[in-house]
Amino acid sequence: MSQNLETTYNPKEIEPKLYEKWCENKYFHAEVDRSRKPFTTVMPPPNITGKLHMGHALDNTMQDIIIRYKRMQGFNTLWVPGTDHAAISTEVKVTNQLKEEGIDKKELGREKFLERTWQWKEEYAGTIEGQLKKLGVSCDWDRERFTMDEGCSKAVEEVFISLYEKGYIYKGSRIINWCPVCKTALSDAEVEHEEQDGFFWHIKYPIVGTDQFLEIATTRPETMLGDTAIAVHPDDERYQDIVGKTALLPLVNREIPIVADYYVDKEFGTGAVKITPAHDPNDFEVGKRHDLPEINIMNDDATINEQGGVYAGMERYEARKAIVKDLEEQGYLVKIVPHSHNVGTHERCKTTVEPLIKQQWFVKMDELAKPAIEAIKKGELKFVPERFDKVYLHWLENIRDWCISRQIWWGHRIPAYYCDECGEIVVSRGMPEVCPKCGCKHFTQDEDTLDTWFSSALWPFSTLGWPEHTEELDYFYPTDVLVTGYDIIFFWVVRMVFSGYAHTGKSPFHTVFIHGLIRDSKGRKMSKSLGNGIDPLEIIDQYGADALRMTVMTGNAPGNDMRFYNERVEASRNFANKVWNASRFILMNLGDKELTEPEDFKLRPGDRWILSRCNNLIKEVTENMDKFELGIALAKIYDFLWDEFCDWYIELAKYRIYHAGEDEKSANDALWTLREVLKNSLKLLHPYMPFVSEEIYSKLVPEEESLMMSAWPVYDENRNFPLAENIVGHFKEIIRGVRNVRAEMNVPNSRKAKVYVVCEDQQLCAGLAFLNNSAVMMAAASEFIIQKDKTGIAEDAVSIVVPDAMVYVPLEELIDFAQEIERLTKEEARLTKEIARAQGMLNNEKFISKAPEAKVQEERDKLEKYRQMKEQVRARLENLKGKEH
RNA sequence: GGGAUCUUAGCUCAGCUGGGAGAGCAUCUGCCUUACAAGCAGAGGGUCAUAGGUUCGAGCCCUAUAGGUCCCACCA
Repeated sequence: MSQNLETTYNPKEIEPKLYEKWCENKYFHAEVDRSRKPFTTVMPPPNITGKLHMGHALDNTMQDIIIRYKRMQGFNTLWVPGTDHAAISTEVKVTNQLKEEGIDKKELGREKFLERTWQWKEEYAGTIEGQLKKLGVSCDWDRERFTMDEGCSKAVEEVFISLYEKGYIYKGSRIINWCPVCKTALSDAEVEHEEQDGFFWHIKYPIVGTDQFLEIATTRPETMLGDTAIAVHPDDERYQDIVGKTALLPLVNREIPIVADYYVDKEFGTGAVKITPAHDPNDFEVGKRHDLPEINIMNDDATINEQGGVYAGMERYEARKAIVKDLEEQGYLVKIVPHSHNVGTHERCKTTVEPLIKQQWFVKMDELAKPAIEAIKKGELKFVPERFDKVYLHWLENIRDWCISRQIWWGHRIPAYYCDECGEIVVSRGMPEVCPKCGCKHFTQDEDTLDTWFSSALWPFSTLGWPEHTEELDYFYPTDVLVTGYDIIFFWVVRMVFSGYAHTGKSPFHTVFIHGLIRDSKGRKMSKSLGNGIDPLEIIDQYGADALRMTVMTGNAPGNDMRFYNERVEASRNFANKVWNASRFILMNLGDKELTEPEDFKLRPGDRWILSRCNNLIKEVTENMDKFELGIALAKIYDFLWDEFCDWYIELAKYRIYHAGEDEKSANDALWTLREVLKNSLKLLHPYMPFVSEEIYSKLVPEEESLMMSAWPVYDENRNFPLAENIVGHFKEIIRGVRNVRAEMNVPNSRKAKVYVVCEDQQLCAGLAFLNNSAVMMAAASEFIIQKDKTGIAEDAVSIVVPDAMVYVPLEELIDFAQEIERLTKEEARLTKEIARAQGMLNNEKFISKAPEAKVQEERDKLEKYRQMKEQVRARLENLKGKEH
């Protein structure tokens, strides 16, 4: 069977088969089990608006790595998957789809529209699930949820009612962000500010009762139709005498007061500001302070309404042009100055947001935010990396009330009902029976739906059954880690935390593991409009899921963005193939052999060395993973498998395997060690590359059910072999030295040469002797001879200096003395430098007295080593120089 | 305006609590050595942005400067 493995790893055949097996065996499924410790995470639910992108691949790979790691450590792991209804985004998509079919949303009606959107949801949730499965994620599909399913909707209703009853939800008429395209209110978080080039229009307003004018500057002249005052700074000397007077609003001919307010900046513009309370958040505040009327001049689609007189019906920018033109014609326009300023846009559709006064529902935030702020300070919640604490805190400390009502259909309908008779608001579970105020029995439900983040805020507990007191909630909640991108800390993380405290009394998780964005090869954000997005499925199709997973985890520090390009995926794919082939070698040689476990002290230094290295790797990787240093852990696994295991240990083991006839026991020990180390390496690799590791493991350890359900390896004191590490360390130096000179001298591999190692250290000699036969193969030698002195070594042999030994390679032809002297002279110079460095440190009294003793000793040892090496080089040089002619 | 972050090899990036600069890709030289050419063996390549400071010792800590990126913010 093992002989049948392909020479190149073929993920396409293997991945789907394995995923199916995992699912069939319910490995991903978690049940409440009080005898085990739970480890829980909830998946940030992808929006049902479309397919998954690279960001999802990263996000879910990270979660899967953590979950698989914890599962192998014996935790009862639950990873809850699901999707988000993505209210506005989805509504826009479906609306557009309908439009293409020539259907108008309004004509279709609410009910039919929702039907259609549910169809959309079914389709896309299925697509997303399929994509996640291809990635290999080990989430519990039996517990898959949707933010608008029955349970989540129940949670939303409960939360709304509960917050309303406690006075944290209120309905009020306030200035809000309005998207004229989506025709809905937005929260502050949904508004993106972008710098735009615009103009400052300087306009003069006549002061009533004088022949003077007051000059103001505005970036939005069209809003003057709604001006109800002009404000100046109370201490501004220029305007002292006109405060209290009125100005005549040009074009409109409305008399408006001139008020004094500290909001105005004397230094900016003309120091006089037109006040439009209905269309600017600051002006709104000024208006409240001075009891100014609020004149709304716009319709929901940002056209001018009947308040705008002759401009009524015009679109806002059209009206701006017309107004500027009229102002100019009538002599009110003073000048136009280019000016760049920040404009709020709707993050979903990029439309410029219009501040409008509307009746909306709000969540009162100040009280709710407090425990979420405390959470960080008390250590109940931490961010990885820590720097995101600040981002989180800053937002919460400056939080404003959250506008939660949306004028769209797709979403959770607000459970507020209005009495048809008296208009009384009743918030209740389902339609109320009788109006508490007038006794009337007819009600109409609020037309609005809730912000999509209102339901996602409850995700960690609504998915576990809240508000019911389920076993799951009791056992799995609070969850442990939340993995997400820094771009949704405000939208989501903040709201989950305060919701967790408000409704369950606890933080919904103790750790938030933040990652960055995946950018294209040029560092640009992947986006639809740029068309630079890379489809994770195409990458999986081409290179395999393991390669994709490894790519997004390699060389990436937590919270940092990364660039994605195919060369990186190729490197990952190559690694999978490397592991595959190393395993193939081992499996081929294992055949059907029955191996016996060697007693450790009988293992050769090579075996003990790799076991020791692997043992150390287990320790380090485990520590790194516990600290969420996933990229570092992966790099260590990669280096170990490729550089130490494949390039050195397998090569070391070959002789003993190929010559099993000479020493059966040695071959057994080598094979056993190969199998043992590979086994543990596969375990460490599994969270990152679940498919290739599982596939190999199933062949390597067929008696076990599955790698993913096997136990994570544990560091073992008894597998620490410093002496073996020391011996193999020397061995590597020797082999590298020989290869190096051979390469430099262009000696072809086919030309074998003797290698003499002259070494006085008994222990080292004895250790190296075990590696003799391997050395012959690895250094293209004809013989590998270890001896105490130079007896029998040709004078013209090439010499190589290594720590504690001298290596000689006699080549048949005469060596070029000049070249050899040059090489050794260079070596001498290098050693001289090293000695100077160590000497310098040791001559420094402060170093001796202040540096840790171990460090000082380390330098002493180095100095000794280099001195000894240099001595050998010099002796050799002397010798050569004498023979040169 | 406030804050975060980055500046390390030709490119893309690692570098954990300060103790001799790393990887992948690219380049150059040899190799079809019976696990792997998606490979093997070698080699070249860096004033760690700049200037100070702390320290026995700084890529890492502190301060300032320059440039890049991002987030937040109500200067009309």
